[in-house]
Amino acid sequence: MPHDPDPPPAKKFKPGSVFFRIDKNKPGMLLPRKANVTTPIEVQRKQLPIYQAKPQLLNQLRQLHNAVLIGETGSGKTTQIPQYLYEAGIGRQGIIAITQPRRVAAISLAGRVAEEKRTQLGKLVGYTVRFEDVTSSETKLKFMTDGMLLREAIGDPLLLRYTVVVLDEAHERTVHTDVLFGVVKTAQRRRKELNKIPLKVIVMSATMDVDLFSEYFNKSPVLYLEGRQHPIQIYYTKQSQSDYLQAALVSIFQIHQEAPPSHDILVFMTGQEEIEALARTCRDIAKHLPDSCGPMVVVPLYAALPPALQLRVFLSAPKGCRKVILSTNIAETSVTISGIKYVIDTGMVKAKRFNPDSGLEVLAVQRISKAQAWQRAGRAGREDSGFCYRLYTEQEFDNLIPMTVPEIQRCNLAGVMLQLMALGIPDVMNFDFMSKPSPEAVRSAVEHLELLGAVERKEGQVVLTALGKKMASFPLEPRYAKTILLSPDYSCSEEVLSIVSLLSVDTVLFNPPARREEVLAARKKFCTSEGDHITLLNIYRAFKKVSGNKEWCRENFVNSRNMGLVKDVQAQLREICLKLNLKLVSCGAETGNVRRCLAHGMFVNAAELQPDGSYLALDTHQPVAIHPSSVLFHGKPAYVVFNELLHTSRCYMRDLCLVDADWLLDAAPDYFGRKLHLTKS
DNA sequence: CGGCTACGG
Repeated sequence: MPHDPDPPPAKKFKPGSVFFRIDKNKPGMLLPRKANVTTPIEVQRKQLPIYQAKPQLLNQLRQLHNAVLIGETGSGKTTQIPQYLYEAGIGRQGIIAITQPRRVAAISLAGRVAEEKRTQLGKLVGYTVRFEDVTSSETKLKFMTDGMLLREAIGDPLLLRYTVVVLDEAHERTVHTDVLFGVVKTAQRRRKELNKIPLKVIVMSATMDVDLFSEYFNKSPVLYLEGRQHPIQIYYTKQSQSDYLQAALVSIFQIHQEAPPSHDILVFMTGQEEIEALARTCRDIAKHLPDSCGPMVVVPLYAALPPALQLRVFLSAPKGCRKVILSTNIAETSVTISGIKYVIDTGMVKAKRFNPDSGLEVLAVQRISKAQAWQRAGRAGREDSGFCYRLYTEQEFDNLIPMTVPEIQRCNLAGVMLQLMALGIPDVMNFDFMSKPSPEAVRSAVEHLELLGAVERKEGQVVLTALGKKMASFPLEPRYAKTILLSPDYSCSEEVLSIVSLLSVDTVLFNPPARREEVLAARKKFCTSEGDHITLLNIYRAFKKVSGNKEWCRENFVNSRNMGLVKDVQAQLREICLKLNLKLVSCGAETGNVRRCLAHGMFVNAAELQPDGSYLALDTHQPVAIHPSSVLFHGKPAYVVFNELLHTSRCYMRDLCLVDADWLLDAAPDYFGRKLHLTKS
């Protein structure tokens, strides 16, 4: 049994400030009032904090073309503002769009507002997300993912169907929201120039740091709404912790011993493995505690967890039993759990970084930002006052960066640049981003697109090629789109469509660690030395052969739900292929064609075996290794292309495909000839 | 030789 030699852990903490989410000193704040869920909808609507501000809000929003709205979740801004606008006749000539970063949010908000308007979903109020369009010609209030509005913009850059665009959760700064900022700003300006119906843009944020938003949208006024956040007592460690996992463990049991059992604990950690390991340790220790302590249920939470297990975080623990949730940052925004009294914040997160020199994204454990720390703390105060234990010192907190670096500055921009060009933006290199990505990142993305043949340079300008235009019509990363467009040349478009679809969803494979041997045995019959892509293809073919039989899926550790999504994606991609008059053919057993095609589409992600048995990425010459999840993990292929690099303990290549050196040279003779010392095998 | 933040089209 693991055991803790340290002194009582609470002694290691010192109290920090009491944290209120919203600054009470700001002028124009509204006072919160308790909601009552048993009251009728009309009354509930009037009890929302925002209701008191309705006349002033409407007065302002009627006149303004741009506004920034700050309001805590619970202020009612997302459900009420669109209704207020509609009821007041603002933007009646068109549709009011409300964008969300996540599908579930778009869907559930639309449901809620339809209920409040007492109408059937899809009539006056509707939603649009990928694979689901619940709108009609009557729809005036349209909830949608920001990615969906972006795709619509490709066909209609001026967004002429819309009179108002509400960009919600803007503080999250997803890539899609950030691109949309520029798209709506451009549309707004162009519509004015062309004397079209004006476009009103409302930016909504849950955090106070909105100067950037306001500045970017023509110094638009900022309106504040009070939410229903309760005070949270913050604690910091007295000393810096070298081992945050140990510190988390100690803190969990400290709280467990002292707090009433009905008080649930939410611990923020970085990843699946770490979470599962700590869960085991906690369960072990809990078993051996004195009876005075009471039992504990430990619930892991991360995106890769099967949905049925994810739901366990919402079940309340049996009476007298404490619930401890060990979660990734999924619980920061995507999953909201009630009853959390204590948050333990390790201060760490696994997140993407981008190296513009190599054009490669890297996933690494790193410190969170202050904004993230507040977001995490806030999860303890949703129904009542709470506590947040930060496993770092106050000084360490002070040294955190204030804001999370927007995703647009942390990712490969190839897809974004392609999309902007498809939107007809004239000078993408100097696009008006709210937070500009580095010039290197932009240049790297454009070079990437040039290599793929999606863009070319004409008179100093970067322009879209015919191929690039086709590529942009796929909801895919450019290299996947390119691979699909190449596939008829290798008579394997059916196979490539399947593979790209398989790679577009979260993994279709279950890997329960406890049943490792069984998993390996079941999977063996699909594995091939050709690599992970063909292995996935084999699994998909087998899946189709049994018509998606559930029992077969269970026996083979295949996630039937995600397989269903694969079929949806494939259907969507096939539709686009048909529109582009692409020949859909199968190569049958000739899977070498598929690998050839992948080599041509993915040559930028190639690696070469070195004499010492290690691998070097061909474009950057950085050392890389085969990820243990790959079917090629125990092999030593001379050349591979891979889907992505994952920098954890080492720089791992994930999803590998065996290729010939000749194919790579064929795909990009100049590129490899100029930059690399590819030795023919 | 050994392991997979979170979203989205």
